[in-house]
Amino acid sequence: MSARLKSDEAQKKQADRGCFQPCSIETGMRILGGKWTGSILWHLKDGPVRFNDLSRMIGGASKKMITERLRQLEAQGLVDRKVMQTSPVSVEYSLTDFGCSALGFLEKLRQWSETLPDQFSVAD
Amino acid sequence: MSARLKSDEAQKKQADRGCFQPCSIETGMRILGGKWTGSILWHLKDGPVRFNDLSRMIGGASKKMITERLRQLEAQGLVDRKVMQTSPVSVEYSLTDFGCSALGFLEKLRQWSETLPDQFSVAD
DNA sequence: CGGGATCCTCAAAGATACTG
DNA sequence: CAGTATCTTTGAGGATCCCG
Repeated sequence: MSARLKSDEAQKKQADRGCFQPCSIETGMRILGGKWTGSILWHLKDGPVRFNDLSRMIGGASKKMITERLRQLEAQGLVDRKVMQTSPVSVEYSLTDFGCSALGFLEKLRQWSETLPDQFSVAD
Repeated sequence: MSARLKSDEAQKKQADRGCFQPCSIETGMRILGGKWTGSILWHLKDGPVRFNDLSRMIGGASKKMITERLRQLEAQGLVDRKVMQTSPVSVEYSLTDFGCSALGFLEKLRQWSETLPDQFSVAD
């Protein structure tokens, strides 16, 4: 993977768009900012996980949400989906290299969250 | 306010799911996961910024959203608000120590976002 | 300048039921 | 087991006007 510098054209486009480059933070949050997105990726960090296991790990999310986020992450290349032709079928989800590249960020988030006073985990 | 009441059944189910401790990722995202939250904090990292300057830095966000997030972050102790009695008044926002503690996470997010192919910054 | 007050929209999320 | 298919809700976010 080559280091990618922003082309002059890209910079110009951004400037044209209004000088406000949507900062990297915004871009990143658009991808990882879903309510369950981070949790899903995080629970895949130790290797492939099957759908229902994942669903159980993330207690608050409906299967529908798990599926939707998973599909999006797959389309974006962060997650790999592997169908095992057992009976009944089992499906394993795992992180791609790209997906793994987001783990550093998630680890930082986890660390930060651990320092939070209890009030935050309850309500705010 | 018509069918506002959740059925007992539904509440029970929710409670049941609540037994799964929401992982740290979820907690963190609830606080920092707003569409503009990260951007706001990030733009405060180099020192106090006045409201309208902040508003200008974050091109896509309405003043209402800036205000709302700022108020929330203030209530949560991440941001400090200082009113200068000039005329007309000017208001400076800055990060508290607690707010600064989130910068590591934001920096990781920024780094990760920089590695993204262009398609992500345009649309996805 | 730094907001507040209103009204509105729409995508994300949730509930529920069903299926190959 | 691993999802679909619908329907409903909600609330974050946006648009607009106003104010001291």
